[in-house]
Amino acid sequence: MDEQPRLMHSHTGVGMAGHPGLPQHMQEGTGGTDGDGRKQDIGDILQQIMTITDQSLDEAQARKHALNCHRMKPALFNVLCEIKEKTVLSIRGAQEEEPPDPQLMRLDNMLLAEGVSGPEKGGGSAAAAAAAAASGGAGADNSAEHSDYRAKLSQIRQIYHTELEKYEQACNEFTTHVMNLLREQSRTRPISPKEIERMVNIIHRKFSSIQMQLKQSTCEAVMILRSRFLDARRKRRNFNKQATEILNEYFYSHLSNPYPSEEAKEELAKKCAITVAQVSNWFGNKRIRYKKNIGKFQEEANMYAARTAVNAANASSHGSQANSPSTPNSAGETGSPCQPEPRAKPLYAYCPFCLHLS
DNA sequence: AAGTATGATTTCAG
DNA sequence: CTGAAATCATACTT
Repeated sequence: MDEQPRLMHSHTGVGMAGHPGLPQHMQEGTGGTDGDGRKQDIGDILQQIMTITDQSLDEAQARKHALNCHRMKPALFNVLCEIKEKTVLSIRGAQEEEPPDPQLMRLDNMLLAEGVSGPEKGGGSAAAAAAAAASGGAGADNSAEHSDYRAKLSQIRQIYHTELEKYEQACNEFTTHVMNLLREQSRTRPISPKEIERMVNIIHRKFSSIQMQLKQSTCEAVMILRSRFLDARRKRRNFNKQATEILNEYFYSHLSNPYPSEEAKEELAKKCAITVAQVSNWFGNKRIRYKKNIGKFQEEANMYAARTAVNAANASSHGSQANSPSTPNSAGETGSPCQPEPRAKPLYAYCPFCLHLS
């Protein structure tokens, strides 16, 4: 590694000394040794190589041709090969073996999971289904939004793919260009296939870092889209009046133990056309909010109590037993609150009706 | 527009 | 895992 500068320096040094005028070995062939003349020659060629980029294209082309035909060219080429051999050997130690970038893998996985980078359609079905399940099973009304979501997603996918293709094409073009350039140059200076390969690798890495940015921003876009369309909170709909009434009826008729069993939840869910999870949410919210401000709910409580009382009366007079879903250990506390009924999990230490009604 | 209601999510404890 | 409590984000009301 530290050899190269020295070599270059000495060459340029010789070149500088020998540059002015035409090949001097022609003129002073008798004076100096033959080695001197050869040095002159090599220096001359090197100098020409060094300055070739400063010249106009035509001039450079002509000069290049002249160089290639120069009688000393093979010798120079050999020398360069030797130097190369040394330096390449020293470089070889620092070869890359490219561990797969975890960040890139993460992005790839996500794009695949979201159906952006995977196979055409249906790729996102898993994610879509999960989202549908998460946002509540009553899917009749969100199908429109879903198609909207899918349209936007496929738009993103299309942009992603065209961009990706563009990058790929640019990368290939650039790679072949560089390879041609190197092959062309390999006539003048020694370039091993391995070096070309390495150069190609470098180019690919550069381009893949650009691709990574593309993937990153695509991921961001998908996330935004997701949160905009699929986040249930963003498209919250109140349950319909009937569902709320059913839930409230159950809640207030089981006020001392408003914890519907799994079966009761399922039944309620079916009746209200919502998911069991939504029933659980509703009861969770209801319990905490009721407890927080019982006074505020008093009117509602009275109303439902009266209603269920009427219902019960009707039911008994008709001899029918079709009632609201039952809970194992808390049935029939509707009419008379304050019954000291043993409860599995007493939430309220007192009966709200007794404390707040009168 | 501001305030309230409400369904969903998050965090935490048992 | 379930439920309490806090919080978020939207829907609805005034």
